[in-house]
Amino acid sequence: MPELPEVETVRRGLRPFLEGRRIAGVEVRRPDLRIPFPEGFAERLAGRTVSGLRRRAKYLLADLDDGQVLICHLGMSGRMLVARRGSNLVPGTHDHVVLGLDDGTRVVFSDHRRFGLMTLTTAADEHRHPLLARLAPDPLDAAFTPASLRAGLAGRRTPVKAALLNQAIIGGVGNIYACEALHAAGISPRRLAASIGPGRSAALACALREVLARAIAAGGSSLKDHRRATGEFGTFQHEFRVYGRAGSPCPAAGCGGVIRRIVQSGRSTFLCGRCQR
DNA sequence: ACGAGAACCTGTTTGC
DNA sequence: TGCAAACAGGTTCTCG
Repeated sequence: MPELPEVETVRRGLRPFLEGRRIAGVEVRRPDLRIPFPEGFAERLAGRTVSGLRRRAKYLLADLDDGQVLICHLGMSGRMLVARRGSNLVPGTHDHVVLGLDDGTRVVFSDHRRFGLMTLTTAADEHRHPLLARLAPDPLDAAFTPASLRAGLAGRRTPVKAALLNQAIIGGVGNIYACEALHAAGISPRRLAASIGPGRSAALACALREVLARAIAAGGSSLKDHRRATGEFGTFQHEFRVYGRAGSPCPAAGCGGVIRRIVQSGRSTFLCGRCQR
């Protein structure tokens, strides 16, 4: 499901329910997701208080009062749902982890494709954890600049679209927002990353920040699975200019081109061959 | 070392 | 209508 805006929407929705709450009980309903749950996972969470909920790229990180950090990734289809005290929750086949909080609220991690994960690290080890160590700053991070973007793309003999999906170059960008940002910046997704000069890099950095910020403001995009923690849908899918719009006229002012779908590294790319160079 | 493609898993949509 | 293939928001492993 989720790219940066959807994960940020989940974080904002979950934060009021989780922060300051003690985890009273943990139900883990299968041995693994994308990776196995760590040894003693439920026991290590039980009794801990959540002191904060952060996001790094597409990862949700819950800081616990004993210095542990709960790492969550939603994969393609992961969701976090909140069941208020007293609600009649019967976990379904795809509800893998249920966190019972001290006020009776339950937070359910549900993921039918199981590309998501939950694991634990500590605040001291977070920067060298294998899942997090090589994550680049995301476009909303102060460390992300046109120069840092250009440095990340420099020397890469791969299409810029593929480079944007590489989390070691830029954090948080996925297939939808890569397509949307490249269109907004007027850059062909097929252009080699190494050929992005200072001008295009500045336009692309700006487009990435802008499209992600607007998507967050809209509560993310709801295609199939994504919902806010409290159940509402995000609305940014109505603002896509190229994603999923093959055959439609290019929405760029005065362009007159038609949106096409191509496949790059096995994934759909949507572009206008006329205004994206 | 880097990049393309396959693999992971389930559900839904598309096409014959 | 029915079945099979294609496709889906991500990441990681293998192979060339």
